[in-house]
Amino acid sequence: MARLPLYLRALTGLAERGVATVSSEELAASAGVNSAKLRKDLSYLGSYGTRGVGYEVDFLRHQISREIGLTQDWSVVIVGIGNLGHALANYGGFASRGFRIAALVDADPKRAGEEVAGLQVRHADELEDLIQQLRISIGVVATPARAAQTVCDRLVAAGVTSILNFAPAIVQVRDGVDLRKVDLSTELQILAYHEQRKNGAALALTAEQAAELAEAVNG
Amino acid sequence: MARLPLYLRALTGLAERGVATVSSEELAASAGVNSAKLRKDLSYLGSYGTRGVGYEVDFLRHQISREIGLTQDWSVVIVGIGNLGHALANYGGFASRGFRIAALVDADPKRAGEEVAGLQVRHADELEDLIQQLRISIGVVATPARAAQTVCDRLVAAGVTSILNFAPAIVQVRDGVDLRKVDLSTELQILAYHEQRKNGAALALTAEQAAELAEAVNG
DNA sequence: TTATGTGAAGGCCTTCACAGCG
DNA sequence: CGCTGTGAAGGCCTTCACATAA
Repeated sequence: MARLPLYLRALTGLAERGVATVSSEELAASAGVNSAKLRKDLSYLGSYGTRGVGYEVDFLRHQISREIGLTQDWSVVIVGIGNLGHALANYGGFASRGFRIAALVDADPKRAGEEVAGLQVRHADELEDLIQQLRISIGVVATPARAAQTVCDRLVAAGVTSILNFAPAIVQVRDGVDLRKVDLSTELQILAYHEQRKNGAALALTAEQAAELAEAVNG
Repeated sequence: MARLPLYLRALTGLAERGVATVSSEELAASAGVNSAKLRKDLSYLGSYGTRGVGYEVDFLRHQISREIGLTQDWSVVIVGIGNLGHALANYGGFASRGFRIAALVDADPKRAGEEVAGLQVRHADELEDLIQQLRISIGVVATPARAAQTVCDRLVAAGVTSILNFAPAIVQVRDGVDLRKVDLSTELQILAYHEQRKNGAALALTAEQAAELAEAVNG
């Protein structure tokens, strides 16, 4: 269930503020969802609430963590150590949530040996060995679009069954492999679509106008 | 419609390979969706196909671009020039798709003046001025979680009505403002959830095991 | 009395299957 | 004859509303 991480984060926030008990109404509000939906979601995990009272924050947190599988560590390899790969490697939110960035890999031999986020960047040739030795189960693809399919194929062949793809490419994997996609320009395009319908494109610019404004402001 | 960018990308790929005409079946395959779904989606834009033949690639590409609003440029501000902000600023996929990164803003005075991706980083105090002067309509938030709500409030107050939030925080905005969220650790958690169910956690590690392996391989 | 857990209703999106057009 | 465009069926997810338990 894709909303569990959301609830978990809301619960963590409550726990940090010392809240011990929370109602479905309150928790739903801080997660930004409907309270009935939240109750139905939680009911699939079991009856962890108390009628007339609510949910115990710490207990529920633990149950959700266990359900998601965060009571174990997962080893992750990041493939492609460009700007985005750097950002991902340095992103603090992973380690604190049960994900261990175990290896960084790049196809550029000049990058191999470079240290990023306390790890040595390895050359792409070593990908299969690293996956096996470090028992990596999750691959993060931050390569250019043209390399994405090949990288995914190699990850799958080496035994990885979960991939998070940041490359702006449509990648096919065999059944049984989970592939999630994060596409930055798609997200912006969806925003632009709504934006256009909102204000009648009042804020849309021609390329020339935009360049002029940039010149004027940025010098 | 959230799938239009996907179709657009598939069509661009076909155009680059010199394909002039494509059937719903083929296009759906390269976009990774059902062909009936694709035809229904496209039918909302108008009757742009030819029965018995298919769709003209270039023509359809233009229609979708227009529908999304990519025939105009949109000015974007990135708030928070840490690792992720850097990566976003340098990401080539934006400019080529109608998005112009017009300003970079950071709360750290030491960062102000620094040049990133050919733009000077401005101090957060200037946010409102920049939005007005550059006619910015889209804000990208790449700040730490604790700053996200304040930044979004300021963006909205200054007239921004579309926000893409990368901060791992639940942010509330008033009606009429579009807020999309990209949450890296949520994505990994969803993968972990499926991973756990797939192989009976065979690849899950305790923190100790993971550390041992890392030691052995990375030295 | 209060707030959970859950049938039932409703709405949205996907998929089927084929009429109809080129 | 082939493939689009689309009514209709089906399934999934959300929301309502209340019986039920503390």
